[in-house]
Amino acid sequence: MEPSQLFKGYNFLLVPFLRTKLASFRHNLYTKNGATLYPTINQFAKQVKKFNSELIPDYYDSEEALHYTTIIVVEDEEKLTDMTSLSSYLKVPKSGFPLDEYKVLRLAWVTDSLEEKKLLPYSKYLFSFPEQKGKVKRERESESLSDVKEEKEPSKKRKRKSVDEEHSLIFEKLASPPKIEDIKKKVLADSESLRASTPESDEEDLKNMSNNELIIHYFSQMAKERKVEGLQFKSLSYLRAINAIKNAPKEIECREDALSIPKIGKSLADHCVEIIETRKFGQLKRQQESTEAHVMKELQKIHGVGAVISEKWFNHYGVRSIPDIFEKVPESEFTDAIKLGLYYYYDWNQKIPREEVTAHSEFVSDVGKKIDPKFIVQTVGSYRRETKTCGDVDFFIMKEDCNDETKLSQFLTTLVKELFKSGYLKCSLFPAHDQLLKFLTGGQLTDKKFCRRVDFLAVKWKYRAGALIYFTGNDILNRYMRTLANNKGLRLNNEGLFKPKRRVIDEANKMGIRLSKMHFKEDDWTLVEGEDEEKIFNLLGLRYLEPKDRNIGNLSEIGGFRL
DNA sequence: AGGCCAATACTG
DNA sequence: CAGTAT
DNA sequence: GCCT
Repeated sequence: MEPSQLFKGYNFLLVPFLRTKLASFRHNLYTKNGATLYPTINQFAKQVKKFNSELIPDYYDSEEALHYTTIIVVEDEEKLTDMTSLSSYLKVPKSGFPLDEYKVLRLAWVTDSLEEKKLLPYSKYLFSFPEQKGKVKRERESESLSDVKEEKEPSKKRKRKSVDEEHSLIFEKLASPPKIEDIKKKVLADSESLRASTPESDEEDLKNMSNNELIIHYFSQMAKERKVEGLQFKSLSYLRAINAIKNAPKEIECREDALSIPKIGKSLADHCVEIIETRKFGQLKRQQESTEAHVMKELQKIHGVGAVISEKWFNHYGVRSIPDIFEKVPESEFTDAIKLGLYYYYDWNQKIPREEVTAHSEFVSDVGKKIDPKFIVQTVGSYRRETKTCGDVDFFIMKEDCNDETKLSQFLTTLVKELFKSGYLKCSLFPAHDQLLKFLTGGQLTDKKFCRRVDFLAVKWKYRAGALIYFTGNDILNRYMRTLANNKGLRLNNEGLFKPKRRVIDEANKMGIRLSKMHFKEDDWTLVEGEDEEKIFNLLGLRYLEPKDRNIGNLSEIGGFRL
């Protein structure tokens, strides 16, 4: 195995420190992968004192770093019966040593990590002393040296949860949703105010609209209706028609005019005629007035509830309002995300004033600076597009020249932890993982009324532009740019712009399929550009768009380019 | 008949 | 895998 | 719902 430096910066306290041939072989392997081994506390402490700075990654304060990267590895589990035996193997000095502040892991953590070529979460490998009372006997109790190699139950189910216990405690708290009773109470209290502030359109100036304007007006509403129904491609057709009408040379006066416009077929042409002649759109009105559409729209405002679930709740359980949910839908239908979506139903459906997002940014980036000023915390999303209000707050985390996922993830982990401790973070929409690069949460400033949706994303330096484009949006621009890339035989994703390698082109040809249909495998594609937004735009044949110019409503607003 | 305004992550 | 999210 |  080549030295991966997987354990760089890690200190292993080995108990007992075996000196068999096999053990020496393993020790050698660990060292080659960057770990530093210690048989006793004495040597460890001495070394720590001497090389303090080197042992500590720069993104942690010293104590934390030590606790995170120093682990006690149990080499022979049968020799360890209790804390006393552990201390004696490590020759804990009379002055004492806070052994319990370090994780005690089974040897399997090291071997599994090596095998998977990544640092696995500690949680699955925590060693516990055999309970004298035989009370909490864990299934994988006495695992001795001979069998560390085979069976990998944890590696199958691995990938969960994070690192050190304090963190997992925090994350556990963050991730556990409120109790149904509390959700219900808050929703019922909030539902009044939300209903009160439901704005509706002013039907009066419809008369002053030209034919085309009126058609666009109705079609865009219809697009929304179809989308709520889960008919995303019908919805798409309306949007495309709108785009085509905007580019049409003249007013639509009759059916033929309409049919002459691309993207308008028989059905939409009929709608046009109706709208021109009656100034109304019956199908839209019926749709909008149906309770089903109304209820489905309300339900889909719950984070975690989309077209399918809302339809089920409406038809199968007969839900007709938000409070209805608690009466009719069995609790088993609520995922943790939905519970949070319900709890924060009111909060999360409020627009966030730009000034408040600024305040969030300052708060979070201050906390980040205290952890390590070299990390950049940038606010992206609609805020970067300079919109007056935002739906959520998106934070981007990176560090100059840093492409090390572990470092990024450790920074993000610390950041999240601090933000939680400060009371800012209220919840998370999924549990934290070992490599925490993305985190979706709710955050609230102490002087503000609402909890907001807050997202964190840590990105490698070399992919920052690709990621930045993606998370700056808007979504329409993203999809447009990706289509553009596909049409050029390229591929745009959240890392950057890629071109296919020779053999992928050949393979696609052989199979007679389009390149864009080829499954994306890192090895098959070469990164063309991931660091410079402008270059990505230009490579796609677009002029660079300032973030504020990326609030496009449809494709026609991108100057001078058409598919 | 089947793609289209994408590509990818996470839950259950 | 389907559903929802980004 | 349009287009190929």
